[in-house]
Amino acid sequence: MARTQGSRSEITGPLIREKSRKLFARHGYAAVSMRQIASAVGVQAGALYAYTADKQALLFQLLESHMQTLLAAWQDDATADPLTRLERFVRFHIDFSLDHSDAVFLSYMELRNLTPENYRAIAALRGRYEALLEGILRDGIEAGLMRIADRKLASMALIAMLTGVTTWYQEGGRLDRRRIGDIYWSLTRGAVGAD
Amino acid sequence: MARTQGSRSEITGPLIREKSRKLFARHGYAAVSMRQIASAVGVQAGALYAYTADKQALLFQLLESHMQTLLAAWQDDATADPLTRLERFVRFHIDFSLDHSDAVFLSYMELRNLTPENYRAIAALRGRYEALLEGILRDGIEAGLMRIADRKLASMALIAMLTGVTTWYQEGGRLDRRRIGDIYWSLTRGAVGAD
DNA sequence: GTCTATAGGCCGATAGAC
DNA sequence: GTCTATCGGCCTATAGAC
Repeated sequence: MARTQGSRSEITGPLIREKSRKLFARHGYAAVSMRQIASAVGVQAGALYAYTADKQALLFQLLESHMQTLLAAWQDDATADPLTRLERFVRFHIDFSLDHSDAVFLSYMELRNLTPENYRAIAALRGRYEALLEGILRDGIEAGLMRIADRKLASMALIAMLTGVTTWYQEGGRLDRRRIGDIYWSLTRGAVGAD
Repeated sequence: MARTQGSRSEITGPLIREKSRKLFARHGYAAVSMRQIASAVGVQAGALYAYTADKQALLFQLLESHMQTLLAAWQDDATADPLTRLERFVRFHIDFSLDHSDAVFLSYMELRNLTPENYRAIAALRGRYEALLEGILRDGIEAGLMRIADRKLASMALIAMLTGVTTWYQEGGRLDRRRIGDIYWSLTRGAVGAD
């Protein structure tokens, strides 16, 4: 990966994020050295510090941009039928999680390696996402379409269930994504008492 | 924690496991040094190697004994009503996960730091546990008490949902364990189509 | 923006004394 | 079983040249 000296910030910046995301997800934040990241990018370790203050800032940037991307990607239609909105959320969450499985894994697993203020920032973004699902459940209950004992707990439980798909899904496995979405939607519909 | 020289294998062994479990869960396997573990135990780093071949063996021992404890703790009654068995499983899994949250977190997060053969051993134990739930679902379906599109997927989805309780539960929080069990059982009963 | 070189420090694991 | 001391190595981050 070694290459000649030169300036290519428009390439190196995204590449640092891509390679560190993959390496952190595979081996863990603490286990990956700046030298390994630099090697994967094709620069020397010192060059990384032109893009990031330190290793911690690199991790935070990965998690923060992941959560922002997630929040931006979800487009709800609050005027639609709550069950239709919930089904869309289920399929969206599964697809997004599988499309960004490294970042999803990081966002769950490396929270403890964030400084306290960085942790609070990510937790707040996560709370916003959970609140989006909770809003759908609230509307569904009010419309008499769902029966749920505790909205907040149900939101977290459903998100944990849906995100879990990343732990076993394999491209080209027994089930394709459409079928997986069908099955999880069936489980979700039952869980919220919509049958 | 420093103490005088002496032989106390019956104390040091369990203490090493207890302290390393806690440190690994809090900071991650790779981030914790043998010196830190030794310091928490109250010995010098070299002394640890009288109990474990290396750091990897220590991690494996923690995960393996956790899975064995889990499998030994679950007592099913295959002659009972499948819905009763499922409810017992839900409450058991939540309680066990909360009682062993450090080990649960480790078992999910440090799998990638196991050598390939150690990984296979843990994955096999995990598969045995999932199969126990799958058996309950199978019996429930055959008895016409449950409606599930895919037993294997439903087992993994339910376990992910239930284990998720460890990410937000706080002792003395809004809900006590009994109430949490009620809510998750309600979600589970709906998810398996038992309403 | 990237390089080389390096500072200052911690790492896992082992040897040998007690 | 535990200690002290240490080997050889890798770590993050910075300095200064180009």
